[in-house]
Amino acid sequence: MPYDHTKIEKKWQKFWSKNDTFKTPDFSDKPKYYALDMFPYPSGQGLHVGHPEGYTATDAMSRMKRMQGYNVLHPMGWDAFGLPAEQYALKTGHNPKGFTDQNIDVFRKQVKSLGFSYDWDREVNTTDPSYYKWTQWIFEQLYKRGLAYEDEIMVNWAPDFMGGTVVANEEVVDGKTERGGYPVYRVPMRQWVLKITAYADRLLDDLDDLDWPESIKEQQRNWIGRSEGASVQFAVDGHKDTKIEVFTTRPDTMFGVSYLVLAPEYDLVDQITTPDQKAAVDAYRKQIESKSDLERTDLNKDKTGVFTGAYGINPVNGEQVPIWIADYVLASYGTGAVMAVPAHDPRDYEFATKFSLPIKPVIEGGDLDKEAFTGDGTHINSGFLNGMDKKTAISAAIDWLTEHDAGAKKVNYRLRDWIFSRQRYWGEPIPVIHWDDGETTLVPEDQLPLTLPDTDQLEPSGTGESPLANIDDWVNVTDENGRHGKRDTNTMPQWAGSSWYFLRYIDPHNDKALADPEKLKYWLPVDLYIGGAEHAVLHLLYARFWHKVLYDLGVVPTKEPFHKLVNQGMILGDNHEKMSKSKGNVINPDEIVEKYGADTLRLYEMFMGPLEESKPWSEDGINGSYKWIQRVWRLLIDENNHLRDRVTTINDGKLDKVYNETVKKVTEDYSRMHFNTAISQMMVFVNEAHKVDDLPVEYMEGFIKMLSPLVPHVAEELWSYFHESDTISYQPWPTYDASKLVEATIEVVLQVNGKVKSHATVDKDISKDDLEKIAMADEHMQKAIDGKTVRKTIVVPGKLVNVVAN
RNA sequence: GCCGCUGUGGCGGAAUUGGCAGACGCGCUGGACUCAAAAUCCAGUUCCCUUUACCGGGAGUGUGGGUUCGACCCCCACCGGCGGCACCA
Repeated sequence: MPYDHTKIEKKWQKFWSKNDTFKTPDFSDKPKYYALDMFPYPSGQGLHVGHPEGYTATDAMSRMKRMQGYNVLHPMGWDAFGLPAEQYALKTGHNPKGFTDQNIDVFRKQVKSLGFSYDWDREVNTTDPSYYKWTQWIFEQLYKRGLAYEDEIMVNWAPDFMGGTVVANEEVVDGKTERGGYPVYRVPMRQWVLKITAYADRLLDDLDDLDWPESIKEQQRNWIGRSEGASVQFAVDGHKDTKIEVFTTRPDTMFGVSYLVLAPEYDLVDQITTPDQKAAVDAYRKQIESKSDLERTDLNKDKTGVFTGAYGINPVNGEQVPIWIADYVLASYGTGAVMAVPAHDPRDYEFATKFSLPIKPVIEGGDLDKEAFTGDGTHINSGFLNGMDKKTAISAAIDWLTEHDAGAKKVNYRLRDWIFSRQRYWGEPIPVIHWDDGETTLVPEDQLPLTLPDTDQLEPSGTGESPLANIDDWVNVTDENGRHGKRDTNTMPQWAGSSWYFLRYIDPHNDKALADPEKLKYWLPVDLYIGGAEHAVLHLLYARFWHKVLYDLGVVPTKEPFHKLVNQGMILGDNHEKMSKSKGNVINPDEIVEKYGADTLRLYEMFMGPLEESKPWSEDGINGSYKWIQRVWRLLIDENNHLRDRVTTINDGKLDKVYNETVKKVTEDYSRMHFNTAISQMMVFVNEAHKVDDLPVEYMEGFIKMLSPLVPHVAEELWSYFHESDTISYQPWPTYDASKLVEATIEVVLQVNGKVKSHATVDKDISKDDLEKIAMADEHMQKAIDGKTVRKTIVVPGKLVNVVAN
C-alpha cells in the first residue's frame, strides 16, 4: 500500500488526543525540559509558513527529550489582545472578542493539523479574564513597589492612529508608528509608566550569563545604552539659585566649553530667557512643537537653534558661556541640557560653525578647520588637566568636580521608562480608580479580574481617552461610603500579557496564585525558547523586566526567564524575497498540509537549511521531501501493506557501521538543532539500506525512532507495524555502539606541498615511520617528488602525510 | 555614519579541533523498467584543458594580501548582501 498521509495524520492526531499522550505531569522524578514557542497573535490571516518552522524545531526537541527520559513541558497559547482585532471590530461594529475567538479557533485547528506534541490542557489566552486577572495582579505589585506610576510626560502621540493613541518608544520606527506608519508627535500627557530604568543595570549585566544569540544580546545592550560620564552644574549668571545640570561623557574637555544648549522643552527656558530674546525663543519653540519626531531627526540633519540671552558659568574656570536652545538636544535624554565642546564633538562643531560660536581646542591633534577631533591626545589649555591623556583627564576632572561640589560621576541610560497605557478598548483594563477627592487606589486584589465591559461602542472618545471613557456605568464607581470615583480608562499594551505567559503554562488553572511556587521551582527557567528576531528588544526586554520584579517579590525562583534563546530565520518566497501578498509569493501551509501532509512540511522546513538562517521556499524542494518519506515507506512496507520480508531478526552486519554512525550523528545534530544535517545522515542510511538484502529489526526500529521527532505521524504508523497500538512517543532513544564505528583500516591522504597526490589504505594503528615509508613508496608521490629535494615530511597519524619538496 | 551577521557548484546547503572542498537534497544527463508516459530503481553531475574512452593536468569557497608544511576555517584591508541603531552629549 502506498504512503497515504491524509489517513495516517488524521489517525494519529486522534490517537494522541484520545489517549492524552502528551499530557504533562506537574511534577516528576524525571529531569524536566521546558521547550517554549513564542505564542502567536491569532490574526485573521491564519498561519503562515514561518510559524511551523520554529514550532517544528521545539516540537522535535520535545519529542526527542521525552524519548531520552525527560518530563517535557511543551505548551501553546494565544497572544490575543491587540490592535488589528480592534480595528476590524471598529469597522464592522462588533466587539473584538467574537472575532478574536474565531481567529483562535482557526489558529488552533491549523496548529493541530501539524501534529505538534503540545499539552493542550495548558493552553492560555491573554484575553481570558482568568488569565488577565494575573496580568492585572502583576501590575498591582508593580504599583505597590513604586514601579508603576502616573506622570505627565512627553509621549509619542499618534493622532491619526485609530482616533489617536500613545505608543511606546520601542514602537516608534523612523519617527512613525511601527504599525501603520502614522506620524508621531511628542506631546506632554498624563500616562502610566513602568520604571524599567530601575532595572537597567541588572537587565544589562545578566545578559552575560544567557545562552542567547550574540546579536540579540548586543541589540539589548545598545537599547539599554549605558554610558558613563559626569554630571556638571553650571550656575546661571544673574539667577542666584538657578543651576543647569548637564550630562557629559567627556568631563575632560570642560575647558573647551564654548556654550550650553538646552532642549527647547527644558523647563527653565522661560525663566532665564532675556526680554530681547523672548520673541525669538517663543517662535522657535512653537515651530518645534508642531514638528513630528521624523521631521526633527531624519528629515532635518541641519542644525537649528536660538540664543536665550542668558549666560552660564563654567565651574572649572569661571568663564561665561552663552546658553542656547536647540532641538539637537533631546529633552528625554540625560538632563535635557548639554555643555557644548565644538572642538571635540562633531554635533557641537556643526552647530558652532553654523552660528559662529568659538571653537576652543583642549586636546592636541586633528584639524579643526575641517572637523571636530574626537580622538585621544595630550590635553592643552586645560589648567590642571594639561599634559594628561583622555582617560587620566576624565578621572581627574571627575575628582575635581566632586571636590568642588560642582558635579559627580554619573551613569546614564538610553533606556527610558516604559510608557504603559494605551487609549484603546481591546486590552487589559488598568485596575485603578481615581476618586473625586483626589485619592487613587488599586482595585482590591480579591476583586480582580477587572473585566472589560461588553460593548459595541468602540469609537474614540474624542478626548484622547480610550473608548472605555464613554461607558458610563463601567467608568463610574461608588464605594461603601458613597464616595464617587472614576475608573482609569487606559488599557495595557499588547506586551503586558506576553511578558509572563510562560509562567502560566506551568500552572494554567490556578485561581489562588499566578502559579504554584513549587511548580515554578520545578519548571523554571525555560530551557529552550524559539521565535522570531523581531522581538529582540520589545518582548524579550519586557519579559525579562517583569521576571526580575517577580523574582524580587519572591514569586519566581530564577533571575532570568529564558535560558537558551534561538531565533529562527525567515522563510522567503521562491524569488528570495520576503513573502508578501503584493509580491504574490505567499505560501499557505494549509494547502501544503493538504497536498503533501504535515510530516512533509515539517521535514522540508527542517531540511531547508540552518534553523537560524533565512532561506527561500522551493516547491521542488518540498516535493523532494515528500518523495523521501515515500521512499522510507517503501523500504519497510510492501504492496500488500505488510512489513517487507527483508525486515528480519538476522543481522548480517552490513549496516552496522552506517547505522551506528547515524545514531551518533542524528543524536548530536538534533541536540544542537542542526536538523538539516541530521536529515541528510538519515538519507544516507536509507540509501544504504536500499542496497542490502537484510534489514535488521533492531536497526529499523532505531531508525523509526530517530525519524519520529520530525515526522511523527509516519513514524507512529511505521512503528505500529512492529508494535501494534502502542505509541512511539515514550520509547527509549536509540544508542550506538562506538566499537562499530571504527574499522581496522583507514584511508589516509598523501600530499606533496599540501596538494593531494594520492591515497593509501593502511592499518588504523600504523606507526608514523611506517606511514611515511608507504607514502614515499607511492607511485604518484614518486612522480610528484621526482627531481625535487625533500625538505620536510609532516605525518599526522590516522590522517595524512605531507611531503614538502622543491 | 556606527554595531552585528553573512558571502561555497545551475539552486538549497555540508565540511564538529587548521588536514581529501562540494556530504545530503533539488535540478540536469544517461541507463533499467514500460507499447509509451508518469512513478520507481541505478549511475553520473564544481569549472577549464586533455582523451574515442580510460588515464592525466590545472584552477577553485566575494576581492587583494598575510600567517602556516597545509587555510572555506586564523589575521589585515577592501567589496557586495541582510538585520539593527541612528543628533543619546
